[in-house]
Amino acid sequence: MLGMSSVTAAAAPVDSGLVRAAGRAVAQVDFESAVVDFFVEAADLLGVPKSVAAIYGVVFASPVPVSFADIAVRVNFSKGSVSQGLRILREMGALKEVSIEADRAELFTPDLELRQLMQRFIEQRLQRQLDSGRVRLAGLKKTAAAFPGPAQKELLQRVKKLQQWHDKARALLPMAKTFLKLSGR
Amino acid sequence: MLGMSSVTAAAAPVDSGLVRAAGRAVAQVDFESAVVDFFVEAADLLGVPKSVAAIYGVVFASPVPVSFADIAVRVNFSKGSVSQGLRILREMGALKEVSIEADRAELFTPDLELRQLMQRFIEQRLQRQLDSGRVRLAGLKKTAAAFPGPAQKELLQRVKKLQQWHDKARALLPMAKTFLKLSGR
DNA sequence: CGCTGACTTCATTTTGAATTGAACAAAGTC
DNA sequence: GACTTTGTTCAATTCAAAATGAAGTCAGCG
Repeated sequence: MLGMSSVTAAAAPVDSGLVRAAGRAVAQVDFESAVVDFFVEAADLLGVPKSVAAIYGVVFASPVPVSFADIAVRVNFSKGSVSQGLRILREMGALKEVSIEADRAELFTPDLELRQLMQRFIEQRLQRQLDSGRVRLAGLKKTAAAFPGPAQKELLQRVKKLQQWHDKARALLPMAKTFLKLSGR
Repeated sequence: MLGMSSVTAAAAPVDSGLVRAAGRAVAQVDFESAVVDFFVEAADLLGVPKSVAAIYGVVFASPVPVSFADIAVRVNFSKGSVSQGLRILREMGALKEVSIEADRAELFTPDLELRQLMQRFIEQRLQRQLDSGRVRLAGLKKTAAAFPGPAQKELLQRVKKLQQWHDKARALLPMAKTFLKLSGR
């Protein structure tokens, strides 16, 4: 329980103890661990709980579709967490469900159309934030304008600056979207 | 204590109860509240604790430099939190310290060179993340290559896709930096 | 229809990050 | 040099988000 800051220590192996081996080949477990670590590390930035990232990692790391039970065993989470995590991932469109005929259990495989995932991420997390910020900034400007005395000018100035940056960020998003679209696949 | 999700409810006033009035003009308190709310809402995305965002909000909203004590009163945090928050903000270069001669107390004012703040944000939070991810991905590829059987091909494929997106994101950062630099001020 | 297996839901618990506050500097003041 | 004022540090606490697990739902089976 060394308080390892995941940001400062660049690329130090995390091994959150998340991936349980269970009579599987070493190579497979190793690979899974590494993939899970990769996604878990990105979780915070992407705005998903680490457990969800771990589940996605397990699915992503398996060459064959995995079942609910597989996941629960491998990440060693409770059924409840797995269910919850899978719901989030389905809502994000991060998984494909593969119905194997002769079996009742649903199987999961990563949706490798990462482009959509990226797009959703941008729209949900960034666009939303910026839009809400825009409304707030408009309000801010009004409030500043109601400010008495000579300080008003300074405050309006500050708000304006904020707005300029906000606008820049907003202008950047469509560019990013376009850029990421290019040379797709 | 209505569990208001700050994400879903676009631009609903948050009023975290953070800003305490204290015989100040209504306009001033109103403005401060709005500014604090603005920064607090952005806190998560920017990767700072909300308390820190609130402190910055108070400093930003004040037309005159504010003291340590001012801040503590207005956000109603403990001295410890204010001290901690100010340290973070100083490290980020978000504040300027104004030493008023005849008084012992240090005063704070926002550093309005937001450009540097943005740049630091990009470098610290995004660049770091991406760099660490790059290292991890390289490892991943190796591990995948050690994978036995016909599944190897599929896994290498997946890792490659991941890498492509990662590279795109990395390519985007310098562009963003440049873009944000343009038409500065 | 009663059972079983495969999830889902949600009230409770856990955990880890944010926050407090009391003890500790440091820098004047008288 | 005792005292006050201003701020820092860090162990202990609080609190909200995440995780659990027991009870519930639903679909197929015999």
